[in-house]
Amino acid sequence: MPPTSPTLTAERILEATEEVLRRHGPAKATVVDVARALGVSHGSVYRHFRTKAALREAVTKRWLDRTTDLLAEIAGAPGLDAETRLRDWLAALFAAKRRKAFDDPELFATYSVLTTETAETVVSEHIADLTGQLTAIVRDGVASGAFTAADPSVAARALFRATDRFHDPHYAREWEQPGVQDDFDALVGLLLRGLRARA
Amino acid sequence: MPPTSPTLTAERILEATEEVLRRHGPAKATVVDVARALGVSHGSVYRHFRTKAALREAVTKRWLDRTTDLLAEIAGAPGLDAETRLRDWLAALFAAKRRKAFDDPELFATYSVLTTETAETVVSEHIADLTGQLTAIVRDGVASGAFTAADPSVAARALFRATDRFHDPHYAREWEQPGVQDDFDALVGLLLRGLRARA
DNA sequence: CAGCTGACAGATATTGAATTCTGTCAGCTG
DNA sequence: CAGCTGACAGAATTCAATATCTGTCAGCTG
Repeated sequence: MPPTSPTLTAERILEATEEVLRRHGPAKATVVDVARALGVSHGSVYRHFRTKAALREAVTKRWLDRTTDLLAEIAGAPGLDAETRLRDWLAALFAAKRRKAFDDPELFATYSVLTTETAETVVSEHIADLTGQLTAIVRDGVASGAFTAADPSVAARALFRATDRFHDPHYAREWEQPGVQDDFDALVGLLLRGLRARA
Repeated sequence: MPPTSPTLTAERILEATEEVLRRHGPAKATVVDVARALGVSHGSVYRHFRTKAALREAVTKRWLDRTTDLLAEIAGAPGLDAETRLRDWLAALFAAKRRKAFDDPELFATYSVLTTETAETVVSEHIADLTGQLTAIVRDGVASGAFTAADPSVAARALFRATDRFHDPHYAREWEQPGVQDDFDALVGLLLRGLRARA
């Protein structure tokens, strides 16, 4: 049962934790389960993570960072005008969240729980990362004369807030309803109209 | 203890229910409590409301309608241009929710629970009412040449969605943080810019 | 006889005793 | 001696027995 043991590393613990969470769900996943999956005693897990909460936080961060990295590519895409990048970025964020929620509802529910329990540190950093990417796009747009915005970072926050419904897990159950894509397109259209510089 | 009994009416039951909910909270408020507060047997309550869920739904509707009525006055205010009414309306919605959340946190939490449990019927009607008011304002703006919008009702939905963060109870805990008013103003500014007709 | 009561069956919630889990640490092992 | 183990205390969770609540209805009352 216990798999081969090529030295116990934080990374291997995180992988095992993700697997245990997927199997048992957030309510029943225990540190002992994680240790068992790795073929070690649970004391060893505590050598790498001071508390169970810290372990869950690290796993959550990993998960959120995967989305951040994906979007960073779009934010920094070369040769595209700011408006296209902004549209693509917002669409990619929505698509990524929707895909996660649809493809593996159990795991998505698990991470929804994790993000509410770790709210303060990890999630707000994640949001800061994302609005940072948005700020870069808006700033480019202002520089190229495509957008008007007194303060790009303020505009970026406003964009992120305005689209909450399309990326906050709290609204996930609405993402499968018929008209969502139209609602999303209408909102993005309105926001871009507000951002565009006047002729 | 039992108060004077001037015939048992649905309205009196709703008042008593609200009081019981305020006292005991949503988890512990029972139909028997409501009956006791009215000095009747709980069987009598079931004469007016088929189930406990129906009673809670009716109380929730009452609560939501109070906000709807308040905003209807602004939506229909005579002699004000559409942009001012739209600004006022959105500000009034945010202010009303924030006031409720701040003045009586327990009751607000109670109704937050009620709205999630009765989600489908009552709440979606409430949202339909509100976006209906928004649609009327946008339509007026289009008619007067102040706004551009292919379909006012689509624009109204987008406006309502975009401002979710400032009226959905789910975000209530963020309404007391320092920068919220600025965030709100920035978002409304961006949305109005998007709505305004070009010169 | 319209409106109310209160006893009742089944569903739901509460309680506390027993189990399981978290986090520590003295000592084992390679 | 760095890294791991496993027994342990206190915290948290489960589970089953017990109590309370919901919804009904036959019959009482004004």
